Amino acid sequence: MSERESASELEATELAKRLAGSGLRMTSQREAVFHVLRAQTDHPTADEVYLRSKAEMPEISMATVYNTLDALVKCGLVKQVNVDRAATRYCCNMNDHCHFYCEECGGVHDIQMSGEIRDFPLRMPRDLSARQVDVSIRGACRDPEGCSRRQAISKAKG
Amino acid sequence: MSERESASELEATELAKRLAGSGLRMTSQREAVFHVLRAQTDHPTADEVYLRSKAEMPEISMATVYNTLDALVKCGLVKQVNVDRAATRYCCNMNDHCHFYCEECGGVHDIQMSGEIRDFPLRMPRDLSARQVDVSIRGACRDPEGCSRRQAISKAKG
DNA sequence: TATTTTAATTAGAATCATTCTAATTATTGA
DNA sequence: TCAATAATTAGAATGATTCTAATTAAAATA
Repeated sequence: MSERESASELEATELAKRLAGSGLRMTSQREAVFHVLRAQTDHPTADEVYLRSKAEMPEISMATVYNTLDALVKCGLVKQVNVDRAATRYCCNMNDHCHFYCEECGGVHDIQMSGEIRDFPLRMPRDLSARQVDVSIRGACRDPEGCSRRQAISKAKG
Repeated sequence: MSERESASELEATELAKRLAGSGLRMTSQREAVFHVLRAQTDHPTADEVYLRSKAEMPEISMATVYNTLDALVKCGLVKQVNVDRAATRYCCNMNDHCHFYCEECGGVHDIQMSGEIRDFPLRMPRDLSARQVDVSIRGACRDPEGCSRRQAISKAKG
């Protein structure tokens, strides 16, 4: 083994540390799910995460995917992205950013903010205290037909 | 009948106009649902709207409540508010505002903005065009126990 | 190391919000 | 009034998520 850790070793070490910080254990299932989320930044649904994780680990169950996603959210490695009435999506970009939902192609994309969301002038009543502010944008690609971001809407289940 | 219309007559007239504008008909069910939404600004779920509408109109069905809520959204009289994984909530305050979700009491409250949301500095890619920007805030009441905004979480179905 | 405790995983059932379906009723327009 | 269209209804179907009970794995302790 070389002196330097590989990217996935770093990833696993970081994951184990974060899980421990929330009193949670490191497991191979959690590593697989986290790896799936890091591999593609397309904000997959729980079901998509399940299908992709099965490729790495065929015995993994849907219940474990949900448990793991909750665990990752709990220890601050993943954010939930809620779009309308559709299935919750998951994002592992923890930088300050917001989400764009394309009503034509169904994709969810990260949008950078050039200011701090905290600076937006809100009239907060004194008896409420904010923990988190989310900005979500809905719209469309300029060329929905030829959209490179288009999501495969229907996927065969395995 | 007096020369001036009552508040509910105005409401019904306005509703009929808006529905017509989207090619939809005015019906007594739609009036009842709209009235329910106007009566309390607590962002009820579809199920809560159903229960309250039944008080005015016992034969109304859940399917009609959903259809009507969709119709009201379509003609711009009502907004959907999505909070986490929970049931969609409905809001008939169409002024520019955002939503505060209290993680302790479960309530959703309107927050005024003192600036235009459009002015928030976002780095929008050229191939995406925004139709709507939503800001949602999560947090807690300063006094969750004695919170006057607390939602009745569990309600008996009738 | 063996034992005990605790946490995580699993398959599948259950739940809940929402949508769909097919039959019926109401409304509009000719 | 009649035909065409839209809305309503009850209930079934769907889809995402959560729960349950049994099993397995990991950590803590003896």
